[in-house]
Amino acid sequence: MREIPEGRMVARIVETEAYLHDDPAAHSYRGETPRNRSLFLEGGHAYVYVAYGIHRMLNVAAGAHGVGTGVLVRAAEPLEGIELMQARRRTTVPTDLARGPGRLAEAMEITMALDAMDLTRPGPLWLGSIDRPTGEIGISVRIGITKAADLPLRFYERGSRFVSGPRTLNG
DNA sequence: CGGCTGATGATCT
DNA sequence: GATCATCAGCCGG
Repeated sequence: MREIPEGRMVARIVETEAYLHDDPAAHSYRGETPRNRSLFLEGGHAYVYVAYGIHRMLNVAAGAHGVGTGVLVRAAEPLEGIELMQARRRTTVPTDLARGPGRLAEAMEITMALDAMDLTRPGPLWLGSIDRPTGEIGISVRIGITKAADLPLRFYERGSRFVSGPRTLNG
């Protein structure tokens, strides 16, 4: 759920990746720094960072305070406030709105101001639940990394057209 | 659909 | 100076 002055956006998460505390691919692997600080917060807090100088990535810290582990939110199915997402993404193609972490962040206006925010309570950005059945969950290796690239830590809803990645990974 | 490449900036070496 | 949890645009099949 995302609240901005212009209105409310709701999207259903359909793809995530886990980054573990002892995971060479995780930003927390070499210890806490100013950038990855919020990844070490209590589970449920946001970790937002800039990738490739352009895209913001939304993560949710997932461990106890002091443990650097979290979940990257990679894709979501737009449900409400779709016209707000279309305006931010400058396209009306449904699968181009939040399919991929950079697109998702742009569509829902995820800014660095949201870093370290508690997502378990209603606010500008938070995690709610939706009265809708969850599909079958597929598992694959993570996308776009070179370290620990063989671990099965990506999770997605099978059959959803809002999931990113090559089709061969989404069977 | 798959493959390639430039953009662009924070972070680390 | 290199790396990088990405994407848009362009090309060929």
